[in-house]
Amino acid sequence: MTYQTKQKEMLLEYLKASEGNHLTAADVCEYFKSQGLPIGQSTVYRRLESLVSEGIIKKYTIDNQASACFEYVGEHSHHEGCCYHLKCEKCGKLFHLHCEEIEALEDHIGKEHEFSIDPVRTVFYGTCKDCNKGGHSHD
Amino acid sequence: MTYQTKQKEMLLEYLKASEGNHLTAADVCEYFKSQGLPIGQSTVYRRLESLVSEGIIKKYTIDNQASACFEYVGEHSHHEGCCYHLKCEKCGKLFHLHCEEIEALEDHIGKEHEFSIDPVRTVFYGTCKDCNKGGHSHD
DNA sequence: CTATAATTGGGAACGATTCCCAAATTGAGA
DNA sequence: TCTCAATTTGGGAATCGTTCCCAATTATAG
Repeated sequence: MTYQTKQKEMLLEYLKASEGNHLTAADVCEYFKSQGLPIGQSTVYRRLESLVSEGIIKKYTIDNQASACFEYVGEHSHHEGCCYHLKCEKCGKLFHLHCEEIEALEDHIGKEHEFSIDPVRTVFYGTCKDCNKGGHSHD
Repeated sequence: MTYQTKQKEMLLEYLKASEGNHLTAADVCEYFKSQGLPIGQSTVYRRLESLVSEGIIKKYTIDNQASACFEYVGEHSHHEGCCYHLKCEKCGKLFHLHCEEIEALEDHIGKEHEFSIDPVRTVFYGTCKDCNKGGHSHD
């Protein structure tokens, strides 16, 4: 049996409100602490992990980043090609990309090369618009 | 100025000989220790990291595995329609993919989404042919 | 309200990686 | 060849993210 607690509730609410962002466990802890409503880190990790296995949030690890990121996907995650990630190697920013052409490619690779791509895990590395302009870089 | 040392030499030689495998820093340390030619772990991490930035090896983080994997790719990367990499999350194998459609996508993302992809760094994660067959569920 | 099963949270434990710095090694020049 | 400064090494401590342990707390049923 599962009990409903305010920690569970607050956490889910926060994640839902942060839809579109990628948060680390530390971000989550920090947020609640800053609100004066700290949630123990054990609890944060535990809840995050179970939400992942319930399919409510996604967990992914971006290369050369130490900690895992979590992202709310909710219950509407049934239509494929959720979204890909673009990571700028210069400024370090992470972008979300919804693009039919990638989905077509995913299909092509699945059929012609017999490899099923995992969109959540795959990250395209490169250089973003701003950094391409010969702009400055920051981390 | 850089000095040539036998640690650098042995390490590169070993990595080159292991082309196609994915090795963790611990694997590398263990290998040299087992050969009676131990290399300090600080050195292993340091060398590995610089070889990555020279583009001679690649660094990956597989699935929910704690430690990073390294793999020799050599010096052939920077020119011509170089190949992309597909990494199977189940068996860990790395596949090379020569595919015009990806190049077209690269072009599309460059033009339409204003992001220039770096083919050398980008890795598609997913499930390979073999693991798909023998494997289990699927959504 | 009570009993008890689930949940929480602090801190210790852990594994991977980075940092620090003294000792060893390299390579250039005398 | 020998000397010396700059570079590299390696052992161990420190750090970081995450998991584990377990006593205290909380949620729900009766």
